[in-house]
Amino acid sequence: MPELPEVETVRRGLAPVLVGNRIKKVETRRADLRFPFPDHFADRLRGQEITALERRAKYLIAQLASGEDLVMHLGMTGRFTVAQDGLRTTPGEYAHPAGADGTHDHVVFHLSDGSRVIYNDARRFGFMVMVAHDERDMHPFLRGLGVEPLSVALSPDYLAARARTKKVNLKSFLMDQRVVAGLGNIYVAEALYQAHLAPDRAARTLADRSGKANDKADRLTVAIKDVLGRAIEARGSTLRDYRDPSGGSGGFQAAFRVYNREGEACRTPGCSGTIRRTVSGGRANFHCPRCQR
DNA sequence: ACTGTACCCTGTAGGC
DNA sequence: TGCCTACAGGGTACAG
Repeated sequence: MPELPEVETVRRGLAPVLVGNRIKKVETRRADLRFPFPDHFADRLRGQEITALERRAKYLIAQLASGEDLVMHLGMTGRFTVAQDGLRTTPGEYAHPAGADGTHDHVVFHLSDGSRVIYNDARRFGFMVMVAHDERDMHPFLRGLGVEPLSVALSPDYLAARARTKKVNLKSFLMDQRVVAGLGNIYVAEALYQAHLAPDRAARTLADRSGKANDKADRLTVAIKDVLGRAIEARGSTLRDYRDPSGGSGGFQAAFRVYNREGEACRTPGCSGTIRRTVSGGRANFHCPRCQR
């Protein structure tokens, strides 16, 4: 479910609740998510003040006063809700109804101000690990990650350099977290559309013969940053239109140009194409065969 | 070293 | 209504 814009929205929603607060108690309601919880998970969290809440790629990272970091990934269906005075709200506001009654609530963080932060994850593809802050960048889950797409590190030259020797298509290239960290199926589709590039084009065509970035790399860089920026502004995308008791949902799905629009008309001015759905690597691609080349 | 496929798990939507 | 299948925003572990 959550790609970079959704995780960033969750971070912004949770930060005011967590940062400066102290963890009074942690309940784990099963032994594992995707992986077993870290050894002595609850003990290592109990009593800790949360000093910062960061995002790296699709990971949420809570810094603790103990010097450890709690690193969390939401997988496909993970989401956090905040319970205060009996009311549950979803920071990020892209929740869907399943689990609203408490099924699949796997972790409950009890905070010293009386609020609770609840992790719910129907498919349990999410996971939580702990690592010393100083060693965070060497952790197996984090060390191989590529550049943050909204940072200056994502540039046409970077894309061309990484793509130059690759045999994969552009879609797979951009989905690879070791190249660009945080893109997923939705935003790759939207960025490729905005850059007028076909998902099945060879990734290496972002570089010219001498290996330098070309105009395609330029367009793609701009498109990625623009799509992600607008999606964060819209508080991410909600595919199942649910509103939690206190908030709205993400709004970027209204701005989709290709994702989930199979058979519909292309929205590029002057283009008479129809959005097509194809499959590669077991995942759906959406693109306009007419204006994406 | 790369690339493609199977798999992890549950809920939902659509065809019959 | 029920049953069955396909599919879903994530990533990993293999085999080739």
